[in-house]
Amino acid sequence: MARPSSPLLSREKIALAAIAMIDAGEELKIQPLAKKLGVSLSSLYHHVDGREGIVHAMREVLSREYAFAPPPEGAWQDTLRAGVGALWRLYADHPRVLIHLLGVTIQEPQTLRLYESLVVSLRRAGLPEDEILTTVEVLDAFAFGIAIDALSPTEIFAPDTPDSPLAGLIDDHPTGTARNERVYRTGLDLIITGIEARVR
Amino acid sequence: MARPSSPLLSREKIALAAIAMIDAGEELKIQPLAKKLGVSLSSLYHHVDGREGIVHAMREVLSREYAFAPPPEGAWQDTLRAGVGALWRLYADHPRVLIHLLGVTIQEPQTLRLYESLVVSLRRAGLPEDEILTTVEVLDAFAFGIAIDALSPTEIFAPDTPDSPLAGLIDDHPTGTARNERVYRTGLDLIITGIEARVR
DNA sequence: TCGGTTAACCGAAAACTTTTCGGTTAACTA
DNA sequence: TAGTTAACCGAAAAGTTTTCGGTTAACCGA
Repeated sequence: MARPSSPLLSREKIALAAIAMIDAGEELKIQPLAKKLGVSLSSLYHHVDGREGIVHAMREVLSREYAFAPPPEGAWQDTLRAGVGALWRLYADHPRVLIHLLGVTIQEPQTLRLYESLVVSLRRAGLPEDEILTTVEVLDAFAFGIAIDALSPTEIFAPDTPDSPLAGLIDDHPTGTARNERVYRTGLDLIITGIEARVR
Repeated sequence: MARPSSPLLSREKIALAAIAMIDAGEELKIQPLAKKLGVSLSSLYHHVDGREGIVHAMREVLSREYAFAPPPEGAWQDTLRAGVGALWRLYADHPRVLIHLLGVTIQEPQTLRLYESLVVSLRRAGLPEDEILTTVEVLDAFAFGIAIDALSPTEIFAPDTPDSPLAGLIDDHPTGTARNERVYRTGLDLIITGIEARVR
């Protein structure tokens, strides 16, 4: 095939296919990616700069997809929850992709707006100026950690003795998404309570 | 060279070299790893089962290296801090290695002991039984998230406008290890405060 | 509208990695 | 002490990514 009347590929199509591939737990490999897109593998190189370029494209797509709309005014706890929640959704929906994106400076305007809304909430809460950014990072790392936690196998703990303090607790502990959501909510509640105590 | 009088390699030597390599920010590649160990690359295959095997070896080495000695009795806050701290040290010392180890069930006895000590601390704190395991996972995800956060570039936020709420805060914010330690301590304090409020 | 340039595709070759295999010699063991 | 196993090597094989030359359609300026 020569040049088609309308392009078969685009940065975005490639990124979406790559994200789907990684979300499905597969490795990011160019050959299968091309196959899934129904093109020859060398065609990909006309749109993205190799593997590395695909990672950049994924970041672009995700930061656009998870643009944050700050909520109407309300208690600082509620706007904080909304902001952290948006972050967590992004992280939790694509934890495997996230791992490819580590160590990259945040400069997408949409994402910056999100962090700024956290700053505003914490300032309204009355947190001292020199603790605000650190607390934002706590919330970010927390959301990130919980999302990665979702990659854990169903059996996180495999106690070696039946009388382990862990053994009894595991039985009526939820698993999968339910467990993950619960850990998220519990943790966020603890942190917000901590902040409330701090500003009191 | 034929078989040497005393072996040049061992699982542990290979794992340590691999950990050093990954900690240094390089990719885990067999050829350079063999070179660093001063052997031919095919020799590695006599000790570990390929790349995958090297990952297993790294996990063995790390779980041995970070064995946890529970502290003498004290306030639950102190034993909790000790436990989470041990976890965080492991994570924070080798965040890049950790990424290779994701999604693996914890079954090393040393590591299980650590989680059990967290359970004991929280039970002593008076936390309801059905919240203990979730809270352990909150603490674990938090420590993990902060450690991964250490991989962020020095410039985490690159605000696009000078009047961004982030701009002013960034100037007197620490960077590198200092920043990471501070985020860890701040976050742990918030969570512990949250737990104290919960059990009150 | 015509001609030159660029864009999008393909197949095949090149480059790079990991893994396997056959061969050599030392250490271990019965 | 003879047979088997272990540890090494070089080279070939297998698997992936990247580049390159060729073909044709779309785009754009005169």
